[in-house]
Parts: sequence; C-alpha cells; structure tokens
Amino acid sequence: MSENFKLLKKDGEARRGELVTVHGTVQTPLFMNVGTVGAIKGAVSTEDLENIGCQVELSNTYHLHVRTGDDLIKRFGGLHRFMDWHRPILTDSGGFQVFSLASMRKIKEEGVTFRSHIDGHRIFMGPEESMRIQSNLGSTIAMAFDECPPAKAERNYVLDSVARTERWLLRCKAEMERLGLLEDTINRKQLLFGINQGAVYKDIRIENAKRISELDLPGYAIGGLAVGETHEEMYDVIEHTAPFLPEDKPRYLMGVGTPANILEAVERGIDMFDCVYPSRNGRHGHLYTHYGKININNAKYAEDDRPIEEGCGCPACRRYSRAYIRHLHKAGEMLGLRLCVLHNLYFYNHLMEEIRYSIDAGEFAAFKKKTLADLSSTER
RNA sequence: UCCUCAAUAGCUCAGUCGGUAGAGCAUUCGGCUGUUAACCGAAGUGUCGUAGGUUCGAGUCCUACUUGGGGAG
Repeated sequence: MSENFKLLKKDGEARRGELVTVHGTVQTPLFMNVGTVGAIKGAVSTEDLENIGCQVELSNTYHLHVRTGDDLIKRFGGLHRFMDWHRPILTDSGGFQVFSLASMRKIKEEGVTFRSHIDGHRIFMGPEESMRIQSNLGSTIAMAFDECPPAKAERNYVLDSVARTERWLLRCKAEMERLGLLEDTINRKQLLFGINQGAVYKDIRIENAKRISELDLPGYAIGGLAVGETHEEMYDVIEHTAPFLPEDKPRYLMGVGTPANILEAVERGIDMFDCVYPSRNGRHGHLYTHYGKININNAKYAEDDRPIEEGCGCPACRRYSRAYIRHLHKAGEMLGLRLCVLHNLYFYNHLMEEIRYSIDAGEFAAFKKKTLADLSSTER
C-alpha cells in the first residue's frame, strides 16, 4: 500500500480514496479547481475556495515562471504562503503549454524552447527546469514534464513522443530526488506524478502505463485526452489504460471535463480531475445545473426570478435571481462573472461529493445513471 | 431672415469615378476540456430624411422642402 494514498472502497471500478499530503488529507474522487496563475479567473479568492469546498487548487508552472517568477514566489516561502491557500496545490508542469502554445515552441530531446506569450522572449524548459520551478513554488503535487500530442497525431510521431516523455520522466524523478535533499527546498515531500500518453493508440498507452508504473511514483495521470478525439475514444482509452496503472496509487485524468465526462471516468477508475470548464464557462455565462447547462445571457432569463438552480447552496443561488445575474453579465459587471464562476465551482465540488457518497453507499452505478439522465434533461 | 454643414442598420458612422449598401457597438444564438480565452464564432436588421429632376442606371449629381448642428444678423 502506498504511504500517500488509501483506497477505501471500490464500487465496480469506481474508487473511494484518501490522499494524504503535507498540506492535509483530501477525499477522492475529487475535482481540482484551476487557478493557472495562482488565482481562479473571475475574482475568486482563496477564501471563496474554502467556502465552496475546494480541496485542491491547481496552478501552472510555465505561467507562474513567465509572470511573476517562481524565484520571487520562493522568496515568499512558496505558492501556499504567497496566495494564502493552505490546502494542497497541484502544479502542472508546463507540458500542456507544449500543446497549447504549439505555434511558439520547438521540441528537442533536452526540452522545449518557448516564445513567451507575453513578450515573445525565448524560454527554455526541460524536465529539470520544470522540476526546479515547481520546487520553488513548493506545490504539494508536481506533475512530470511531458509532451501532450494532439489527438490526430500520427502513430509514429506518438511513438517517438511517448518514448521521449518517458525519458523526460526519468529525468524529472532524478531531479526531484536531488531537490528533495536540498536544505532550502520548500516542500521536501513534494509528490511527483507521472503522466501516461499515447494519444488514441491503446497499445501505446498500455505499454507506456506498464513501464511508468514500475517507477513507483506516488501518483499517475492520464494526459493527452480531450484534445480533439471523440468522447467514445476518450472513454475507451481510459477504460483500457487505467487497469495498467497501480491500483494503490491515485489516478488523475488531466484536463477533464464535463460533468458527464467525470461520471464516465469515475466509473472507469479515475480519482482526480481538473478542468477549466467551470471557471471559463462561468465567465462566459454558461452555468451547470443538475438539469443541464444554461446560458444566462439568453433572453428567456431576462425576467426569471428563480436562482440558477433551486436548492443550490452556492453564494450566487442563495441570494440572487437569474434575471439579476443576467443583467450583471449584460452590463459587463465583474460581479456577474464572479457569481457564475462561484456557482460552477460549487456545482463541480458538490458533484464530486455526491459521487463520493454514492460510492461509499455502493450505489455509484445508479447515481451515475440518474445524474446522466438529469443532466440531459431539457427542463431548466 | 441669411450663410453653412449634416441626415445611411437599434446607436455611432464608412460608402471610391454614378453601377440598387458596409463596419464597430448593441441584439439573438452557438462554441469553449492539464487557460495565450471577462474570449471566439454565426445570424438577423435598411422605403439610404421627403418629393421631384438629370441619367441606361442615383446613397452618390441638380432643385425644393423637412429636421438637426454651427455661424452671421
């Protein structure tokens, strides 16, 4: 049994677990709230996150390195102290930016050269650089530096890319071990998670999963999904790959996804999620409810006196009407964005709580079926 | 009273040499999956102030009128 992860119960392939870290223990399955630059976009404070029931906050290595600088954050005692958030933080390695900033980077064996998206200056990041930055940030969980190939990537490219990402993983592990011994390292118990890749090629995914599992890392992620493939392809990859990741380690599906995606992935043995959807869609006025998504900008809500979702305990639903929130959006008021983001984050964290209860009760399959049906309902 | 400038989409305005109209915003709807995203995309909307005239053809040139801005008295 891993010292950091306790698998409490299985209900089919769905898992209830507990992840123990130096920043506290969190309950899985869980959703991590994406705050790329050390803030959830939409004027959401760490106090808000606590009130909403957020267990883990996620930030980004590349973005914090470019602005304001991980060295500065280290001088503040790390990201936890800098942003005054004391529950776990997971830092993404910058690997996703290899994908999302594809037009401004060049990949080599040593690492990746980026053009800064801020001012165009040259930035080199390889496994060691990513580990050092994440060490400076002092995050609870550091992600391995990987390449995230697009879904449509050709098989031979993916084979080369995955092999390189595996070599990078060994370098990440070595650098992490070295940093863990240094006197001035902020979090010497930082957990390194490896990342499975292989696009939609199941055999590549499986072979990669087997090899990285041998490294006995404290957690493993499935990356490179939700980047252009269909939902069916994504579920298929998860279903066939997850069994080859260690049973006694947390499994994190990176960047996913919709409430339905999460239910399907939990059913296939995933424990951790993150996605920009609740925050980004919130800013864009798209709100999640148990009865489907609503676009608060739609004219039909102009005189709707109901809350976003009846019975929701979020700060927006406890006080404000759809009509008022729509008005705020239309007026370009930041409060409109904020209330929508708070609602969506609450919805996601609350959904995870419901998932955990249902697994505890051994009723996940029924819960999933009912929730999926409700989510596709047209009653708003 | 005279001189002058203007009048085109809901709003603010483009509109070439005369060839039957466009933009931004607004409106309506859609998209966003380890955030380059309070973003991006699509759609709808016109008696071109009114009435005449010139011309094969007028938003465009001419005349009168209406309304508004500025100026003179």
